[in-house]
Amino acid sequence: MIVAMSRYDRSAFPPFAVTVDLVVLTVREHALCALLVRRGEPPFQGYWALPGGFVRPDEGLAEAASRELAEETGLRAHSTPGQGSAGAHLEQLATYGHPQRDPRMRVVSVAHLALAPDLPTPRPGGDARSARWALVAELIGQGPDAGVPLAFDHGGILADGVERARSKIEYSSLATAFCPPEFTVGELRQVYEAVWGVALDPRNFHRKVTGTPGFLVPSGSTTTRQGGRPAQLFKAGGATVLNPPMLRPES
Amino acid sequence: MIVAMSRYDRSAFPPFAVTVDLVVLTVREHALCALLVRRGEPPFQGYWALPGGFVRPDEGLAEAASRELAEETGLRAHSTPGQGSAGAHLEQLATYGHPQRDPRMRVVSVAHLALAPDLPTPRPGGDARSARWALVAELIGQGPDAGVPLAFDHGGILADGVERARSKIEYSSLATAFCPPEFTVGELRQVYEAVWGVALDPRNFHRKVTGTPGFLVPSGSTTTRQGGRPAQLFKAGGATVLNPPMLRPES
DNA sequence: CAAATAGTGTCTATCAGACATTATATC
DNA sequence: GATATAATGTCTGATAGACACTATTTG
Repeated sequence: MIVAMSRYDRSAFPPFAVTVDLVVLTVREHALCALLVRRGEPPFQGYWALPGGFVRPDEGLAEAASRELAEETGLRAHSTPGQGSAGAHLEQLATYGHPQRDPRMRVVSVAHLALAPDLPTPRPGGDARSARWALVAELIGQGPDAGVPLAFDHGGILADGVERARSKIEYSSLATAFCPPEFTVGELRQVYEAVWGVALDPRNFHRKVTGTPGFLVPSGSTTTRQGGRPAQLFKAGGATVLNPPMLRPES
Repeated sequence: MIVAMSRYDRSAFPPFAVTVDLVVLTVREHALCALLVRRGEPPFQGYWALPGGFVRPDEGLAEAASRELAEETGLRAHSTPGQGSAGAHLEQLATYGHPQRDPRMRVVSVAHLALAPDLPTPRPGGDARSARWALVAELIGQGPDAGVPLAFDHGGILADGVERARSKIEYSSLATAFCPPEFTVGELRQVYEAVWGVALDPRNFHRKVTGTPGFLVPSGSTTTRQGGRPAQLFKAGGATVLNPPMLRPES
């Protein structure tokens, strides 16, 4: 307990390093993708890893995550789903602190989940390291080729982040965080289909999503960028929790 | 990023202290209660606080939380809802790391949520400090008397834990963690009513809860400890997610 | 024209909520 | 008997899912 601090010499504690790691998800070409960076140094040299870094002495956890996200992607983070023009949703995911998760020292990592619209270019960060969008389906043990494992415990962190995203778009309007500021119902449906990995009935989806109060707000204009009949454009409404929720099939 | 470590001298980082804090909830006399301990030293001397303590150099986060829970309550923790005879459900809640949340030094606290059945005695832990079960309704800003604020940022942590519990019993079988190993449908209903702070229809609740597959398993015996007609006793079933979920009224 | 997507309508099985009724204990 | 709680049944409105149909674009 904290009150027992006097029993310990403060400096007797070996220092814990505290980092933030980011699970950055986006939807590219009908598939859920995660941002990975390649490690240039040991340990796990040459492995792909989640972007992340140390928390600085004077910054909070969300602040550190937001800074890392901007360094890696150029995105500005916001915690409310809505019309950030080039913004991404950012929320804390979970904290990982197994004593041996980093062979160098005791590192406690506060993982965060970021949801972003498709980015024009997966530009590498300030460093000259390489970065890429990886297919989530190939990283999680879904496909036949489970792919190369990630560095540290990042594979498990990624899995937790994907599961969080999959469940949270059910009962919140978070799926709009994957969309550009204005989007069609069809584009929003493709987000759900990519994240859940299922096919949804376009007609029932349209009825459901336009009937949920506060989810979508018509922008007034239309587009034919998907082909076919012109589709109405929407912006994210103010609602954060969906009532009734979107239901994942066969759950 | 972690790969940038070589840019920093490891010892140049001021040490982060890492603690676990516990939101321990139970239902006593039809009311949701939280375990609090009184601080005997500055800062916040005399304030009530959440139980917690430092993470030791060789233990993981869940391990530290489990150890603290045992020290404070004597309960053994398990992460799966079910028939632990004197066990409590324990899960990670969130991590709090505002730079000034502890005036002494930089402390990052990994908060955990514990759900326990009503304990025979709210015995103080190994220390001689005083501990008590406090009414959640008086701690959260629900009643007219919002009560004395808690130490540090523990008021916010408690609120987050309560909200997690309230939402999680909707779609999981976690409410059984508040019950003894064998319980009646009426006792389980009182758990929902206490956590949500609403009245539920006993007949619809009975139909709903007994119709959800895997939620409850009849133990074969009955009891009259609630008075009236003998009630069937149940144990928690193997299901962890409820389908369909229990719905909180007017949500 | 065909083909694609957008949007609306209809039908049905299921379910949540309201509420009546019967069963079995204690006082 | 009165009263409490347990357990089952009935009715109704809402809705998820299946699927027919129309609308409007491009090729």
